[in-house]
Order: sequence, then C-alpha cells, then structure tokens
Amino acid sequence: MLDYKKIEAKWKKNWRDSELYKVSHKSDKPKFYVLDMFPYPSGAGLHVGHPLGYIASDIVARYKRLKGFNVLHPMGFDAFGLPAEEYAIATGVHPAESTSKNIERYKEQLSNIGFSFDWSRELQTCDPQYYKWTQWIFTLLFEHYYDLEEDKAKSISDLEATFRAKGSAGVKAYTYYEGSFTAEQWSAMEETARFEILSEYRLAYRKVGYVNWCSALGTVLANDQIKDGLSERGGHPVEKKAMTQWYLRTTAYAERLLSGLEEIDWSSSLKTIQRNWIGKSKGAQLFFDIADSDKQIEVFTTRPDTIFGATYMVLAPEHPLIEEIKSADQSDKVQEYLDYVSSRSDRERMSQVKQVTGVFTGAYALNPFTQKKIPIWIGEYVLMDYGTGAIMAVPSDDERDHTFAEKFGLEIIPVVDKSGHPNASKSDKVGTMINSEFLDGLQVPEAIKRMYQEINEKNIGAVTINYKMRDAGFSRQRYWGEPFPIIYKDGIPSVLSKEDLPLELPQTDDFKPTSDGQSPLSRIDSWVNTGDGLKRETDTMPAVAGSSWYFLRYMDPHNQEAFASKEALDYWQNVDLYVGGSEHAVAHLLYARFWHKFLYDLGYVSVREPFKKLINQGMIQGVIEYIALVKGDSGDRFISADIVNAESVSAFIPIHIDFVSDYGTDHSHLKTDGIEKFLEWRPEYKGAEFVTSEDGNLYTKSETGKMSKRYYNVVNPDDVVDAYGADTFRLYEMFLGPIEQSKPWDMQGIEGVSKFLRRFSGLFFSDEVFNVTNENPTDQELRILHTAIKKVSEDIERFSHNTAISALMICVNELKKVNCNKRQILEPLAQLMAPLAPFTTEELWERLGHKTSIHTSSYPAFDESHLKEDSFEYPICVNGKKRALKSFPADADKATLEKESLEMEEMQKWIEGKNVVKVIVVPKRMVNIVVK
RNA sequence: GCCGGUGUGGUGGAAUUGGUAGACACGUUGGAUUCAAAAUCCAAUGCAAGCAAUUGCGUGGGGGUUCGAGUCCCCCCACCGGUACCA
Repeated sequence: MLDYKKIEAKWKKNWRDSELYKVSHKSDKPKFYVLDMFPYPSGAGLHVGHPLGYIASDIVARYKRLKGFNVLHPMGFDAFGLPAEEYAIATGVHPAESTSKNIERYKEQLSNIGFSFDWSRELQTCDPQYYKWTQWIFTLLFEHYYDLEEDKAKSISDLEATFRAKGSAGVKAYTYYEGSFTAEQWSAMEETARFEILSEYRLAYRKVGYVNWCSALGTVLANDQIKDGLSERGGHPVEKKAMTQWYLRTTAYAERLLSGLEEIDWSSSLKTIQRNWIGKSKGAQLFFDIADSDKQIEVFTTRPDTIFGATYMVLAPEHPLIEEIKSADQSDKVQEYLDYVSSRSDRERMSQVKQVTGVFTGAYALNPFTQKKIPIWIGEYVLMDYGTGAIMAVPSDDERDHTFAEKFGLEIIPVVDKSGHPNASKSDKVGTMINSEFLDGLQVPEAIKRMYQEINEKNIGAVTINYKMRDAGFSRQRYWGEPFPIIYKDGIPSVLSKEDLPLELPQTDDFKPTSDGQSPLSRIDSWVNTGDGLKRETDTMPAVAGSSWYFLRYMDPHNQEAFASKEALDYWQNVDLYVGGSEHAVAHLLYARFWHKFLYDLGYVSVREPFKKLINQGMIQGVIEYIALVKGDSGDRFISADIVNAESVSAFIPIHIDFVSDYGTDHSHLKTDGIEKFLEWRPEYKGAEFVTSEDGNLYTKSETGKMSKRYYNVVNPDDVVDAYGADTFRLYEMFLGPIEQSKPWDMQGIEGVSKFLRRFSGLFFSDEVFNVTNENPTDQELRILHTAIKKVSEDIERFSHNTAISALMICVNELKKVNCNKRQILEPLAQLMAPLAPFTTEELWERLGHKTSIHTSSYPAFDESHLKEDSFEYPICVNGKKRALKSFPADADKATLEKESLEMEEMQKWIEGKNVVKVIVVPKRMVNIVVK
C-alpha cells in the first residue's frame, strides 16, 4: 500500500523541479484565471482556516487544467502592514527581516498541502520591483482627473490646456471646486493658485481631513480598522484629528462602481454590502437664505416634500458658516458647545447615539417656500462629511429631528397624514400631504416629484445624487509601506518620473512614529531633503495600495518595462474565479475595482471589472476554553463553571485547549491532570485553589470564535498533514460542508475521508501488491464510473466540493463491492480524483505506467450511454404519501404505469371504498394516486 | 433599528427544476477476526408504538397555495454576519 509521507516528499520535489504548474500566456488554449486573496504573512503562521479557500480554488484550478484550459493560479504575499512594524518597534527586528522569515514559513506550510501554484510568478508587495509599479500607478492617478462628458479619466495636462485656452467655462469634470475663471485670469495666476485649483480635480490629491488618529499606535486608521471607537489592533482609543493627507478621488467612480456590480457574479449579500457602502441616494439640494445676511445654507434632502414642516435647521459642529452667523449673545454658548463636542471621543459619540445635544446659533434662516423665519441650531447628530453638513429639520417626519425638537421645545408642524398607514415609521415615504399649500392632497411619492419640478422652476436648488462613500484616505504615518513618489518644491508636490522609480524605502532602525504624528521617515534627513530645497513626502501608502492591483502583476510578474505587457494583459484579461474571506468585502474589493476601472480608462486593461466570479469562503473557527477566576481576600480561586456565581467572576482565563477534556462541548472540563498541566504552563497560579464540581472535574466555559494565538486554540495544518497526509487534509476540509459556510474546526470525521482514500488506493492492490488488469469492464462498472464522472464534474463546476467527494465515495464503495481492478475503470477514476487528491493519484498514475504527470493529462470523457438503466423503481403514492415501491421498465408508458399501480395488491387497502379522483404519473419520478 | 444570511437525526451535512426527506460521513449499538487491543470487515441506526408485519409523527413555529412543499406565498420566533445619528 501507499506510504503518504514518502509519496508526498517524492512528488513535492518532482513537481517543483519540473515546474509542473508553470504557465505562459503564449498558448492556444482558452485561459482560466483562479486567484486566492493573498495572505498577510503574520508571525503566527497558517492555521487550518487559511487553506480552506486555497484548497477549494486549487481543486478548480486542477479541474480546469485537466479540462484543457491554460490555468493561471498564482500566489504571493501582502507583505506591507502594521503588525510587522509593531513587532519591529517591540523587538528592533527590521520588518523586512521578520516579513521575509514569515513568508518562508508560509511557503513551507503551503507546499505541504500540495497546491498547484505557479511559484515562478510569486510576488511580494514590499519588493521594490513590485512597488515600483504601485508608485507608478499612483503617479498616474495624480496626473489624471475625471471627465464627466466622456465619463472617464483624462490627463490633467489636457485640463490645464483647456484652462489656458478657454478658462473654466464649459469644463465638465468631477471636482469640489466651485469658482470660475477666464483664460486670461488663469494665465495671470500664481503657480501656487493654479496648483490649488488643479488639485481639486486630480484623482490623487492632498487635503486637510479629519482622520481617525490613534495616538497609541501613532497612526491614522481606516474606518474598517476601528471597532466601537477603538482600534481593531490593540483596542486603543481613536480620536479625530485634522491632518493634511493624501486622498484618492474614489467618489468620481461611485456610479461606475455601483453599476459595475450588475455585470459580475458575486453573492447578493456581498453586492449589497458594496451598494450600501457606496450609499447612493437621490434628493434635492436646496438653498436657504440666512436672515439679515447675504449668506446661504445649502442642504441635501431626500424629502423635499416635507419642506413646509421644516421648522428649524441644524449645522454640523464643524460647519464653516457657524463662525460667521452666530449672534453676539449666543457666541459664548456656541463656543462652549463646540468645545464640548471636540472633547468627546468617537467612542463616546458612538456609544451615546441616543443622547441629544445641541445649541442655538442665534441666527435665523428663511424657508424658501414660506419665507418664514426658522432658527438655526448646531447639533452633533448632523455629520460634516455627509451631504452638505447641514439639514433642514422636519420634526414631524424624521425621528431624530423629532427627538431634537422635543428636547429643545421647537415647533412641530405635521405635513404628512399617515392615518392610512398605521405601521409606517416617521420616515417612511407614504401618506397624504397636509399643511403644505400646493402639495396638499398628494401622495408622498407624487409630492416628491412635484417638488423636484418646483425647485427647478423656482431656481432654488437642484435635483442631485448623493453618495455615502467618501474619497479614500491614502496616507499613513508609518514606516512599513510604499513611500509616495512625491517631491515638494515650495510646498507644491510633483511626482517622480517612471525612470526614478522605485523610490525605495530608506533603511532605519527607529520605527517609532514621532510625537507629532509624522512617519518615522521624517527623521531621516538625508532621505527627506534631496537638495535645492526639495523635500520628499514622508507618509507612506496604506496596505490596500499593494493589494489594489496585484492580480494584474501576476499576469507578467517579471516585466521591467511595464506593470505587465499588453500581450499578457490582453490574454489573461481578468480573474475568472476569486476566492477569499468576506472581511475584504468593502475596502480591498472596492479599491481594487477602482484602480482597475482607472487603468481601463487609460487603456491599459481591456475589461471593466477585475473579478468575474467571487466566492467568500467561510471561516474555520476555533474553540475557546475559559476557566473562571474569582479573586478574593483568601487568594485566587478557580471555580468550576457549573457552580460558579457569574457575578463574582473576576476574569475568564483562556486556556490551552489541549488541557481540556471534551473541549467544545457543554460538558468540557479539566480533569486532575488537566489542572496539573495548566499549573505547569502558568506557574503564577501555583497558590490558587481549585473548586471542582461534585464529580471532581473543573468545568470550563466554551465558546466558538476566532482561531488565534491569544486563545491558545490554533491548529496548525502541518500537524494534521503529518498525522493523516496532505490528501486526507484536503479532502477533509472540503468534506466539512459548503465552502461559504463558517464552522468550528473539529477532527471528528477525518477518519472517514482517510478510510476512503485508503479504500480507493486499495482498489489498485491485491495482497499489498499493485495489481490492475486490462480486462474489459462490465456495463455495471461503466455505469458506476460514469455516474461519478457526471456528478463530480457538475459539483466542481458549482463549487460544491463536499458533494463531489461524497459521489466519489459512493463510486469507490460500489467498485469495491464488485472487486473491480480494471485499468479502463481505475485510470479515469484516478483522473477524476486528481484535483482533490493530487499526491495519491499522481503516485498511482505512475504505477499504472505513465511517464508524464496525471495533472497534465486530461479529464475523463463522460458518456451518457453508460447511464442507461433498464428499469426504474417508482414510488407509488396515495395523496402524496409514499405507500409502496414498484419496479417498472424504464420505457413504460403512462397508461401502463397508472393501470399497474392501481392493480397492486399493497395499494388496495388505500384505495378500497374510496373514489380514485385521478392518477398523476411523472415519468422517472413517481406515481401519485389521488383518492377521496 | 435597518440590510443580508441561516434554521433538516445524537453530530457534520445531502436533497441542483415543487416529485421517494435524511445521500455521504462521524458517532453509537451488535457481530466477525484477535490471547488482547488497534486496524479491518459485516449488520442495524430519524422519533414514537409494536414480537412482527405495520402504523403514526417528522425539515424552527403558525397559516396558505398544490395531486404533492425542506423547496413557493403570508405571519412569527431564534441564531449568525454586516451596518448605523447617512438627512
């Protein structure tokens, strides 16, 4: 029989030496691109959860290869990021060093599982030869703007030429710039002024923004790196801080990012997440005059129909108009309130959402329809970065406005009669308009349309589209990231040319951020100051930079002249199947689509969307075991979970799952030796008392959660591979259930697939000797094989690998029953199984006498004619309930089936004394007799 | 709150288009083999009643459509994930 350790070692070496999985775009075959989201190489190494997606995609890659596709299946590493930098700060080990060590470990672990990656295409985002092109694409973003007429990115020098020739008139481009100028004015401007204006158009630009500043980490964090107002990493407090930052104008692409979702095959939940993130809403932009002032307040509302109920206005605390409009007698109170707001952390603000705060500015606005004076307030609940940072408040039809009005005693005018809709909430767009002059009597949707017309005609605003999505903050004050290819001259940035790239990250041994929040790079004077008063940008790019285009680099990873050759890009086009975790649902997947669309506009790539089909593999969770610690005057006591009083518990201490008996169940516990092991591991609890349950066990608290170092529950795939073999590991992870589903890891059941593999290879042996005959197979054997071919192919195509394996189990069980050891059956069976169990099948293939790899052979052909059965066993039902089974010839006609079913002896007791109303016969399915 | 998903034996799960619910495994029980154990092989295994043939019940709960519902429709419940003063 086969010794899996020997054959794994043998074929791992053979495949590596022969570069079996190396592909080229110079091929006549159709292409297929299967990609895994590349991992961040953390110090903890891979755990059994990571390979779940890799195995699933590897099976598809191998399947497609056998089916005759030219398969691109690469792997690389997302190697820039915060953990390596934190590790460097703590230990002094350079991030490059720890990262490369971690990568080596990852590669070793990956190779043990038998993936068919083309390692000649490996990339690492921290490699200068890679980030050269990340920097280069950034320079392109800097040098382009978004043209609304052609609906694509165009060169900023074109825009400049237009300004020079015609001024700003007639330019339709995506910008926040609101001024206008003639060609003469443009030419007369200072260079700085011209630069400022162009910056309002560039797709990469700098602006002062309120960023999530985490002083403990010394860096700016993205929204998705914050959980409940604390940093996801480390749980440190996060506050708002004004900083000049680089931004990418992702909002210019909002509409295309939204509509592009229609043309790709992603799960509906993922698309919904992206749609919600983009957050498109249609509404009206309205201007309210301020009483006794020439200023106006601009608001955005989706409910212009309720304007007759707008009894006050609210500005965000950061709104620039506040300074200008606040009245003298309210000035102190306003300042007091603004101080209060800025003293509050994000965490406080978020956890106290229901708390209503605000202050009156002393100023009034005029309702554009009634000309009535309404007070202008400031309130925390209005956010500066959504809409215009100001709202018209309609307390009768908005929950938040209502609460605010009640608290501060503001007027409430009902404008929508919802008596016909008892279950509708305040903001539901239903009901009949009242107290609203010309709108009275209209239904809400009609009233909204009518108002849009009215606003246009009266010229007091416009119908607009608003997006929740904001431009992406692109600066990080860290060391371990791509340096910006930017040089400042008198404060004006310009980009390095392609020839000067990559701009390499300079060496240093001080990774701490500076106290004022500057990146560690700012300390390296010789690097920052390049002479002639020129200065480099010292921020670095965020981790999403490198992952926003890596899938393109794989197409041509060693190209020195371009990020990838035109030829390679045209051949591979885009990713046919992308597999990865749903934690990247927004950030990575949105930025990657944005970069890709930008490169599409510039003509570098020829398809609009980068990832045709996407599958989110579920998480493999771990079991977390805790013991309850009660601290008291008499010292530490650990009390069994079944008898402990929950309120007295000082802490639940996570412990090694290896110490726990029956871990993961509701009766998980520590036996005496478990307690001993625990004490050996944590000697600081030597003096503690252990209060066990009556049966002498110390019961533990079990949870299902993340597999992580801090819970001591990480299962290393190497250990499983060592104990059962790589093929068993692969099969088992797939056999656990559907790929998309999350599930806790447990080893129950791995014996099942292990047995199956042994039984499969056992078909090729008699009495420990390899023995396969050339006899012709029987019809039955052919039917068993071809049933499996059909089912396995269909299942792999729809990524249902667990049912494909079960079909193979059935096939092997049935062949075993008839003692089949015929080449004509076993050879195609091995090919059928090769994608799932690459080592075992490769070894058997060689023993069958083949000189070339099974993985470069072909997929077994399916022949429908072998599935023909002479008879079919029909379930005979009465009123839909199965009452008997009867075998009929496969070609029996309906009349025969009906007649013979009714005549069956077993049927008589169900029919007797009743009326047979009708008989329904569905060929090859069932017979149903309807009686009354 | 809103959005999305899930709910099937003791366990993981299957049922692709409305057509035999529980495939395939794990576990458990009994048996063979063995000095013994492991491994292997055979048999049984949704629940309840019955010696049995058999019968009733059964896909989170309630209702509906249909000859027929795990699958479609309506209402409700539980759990998981995402998201949130988004005007």
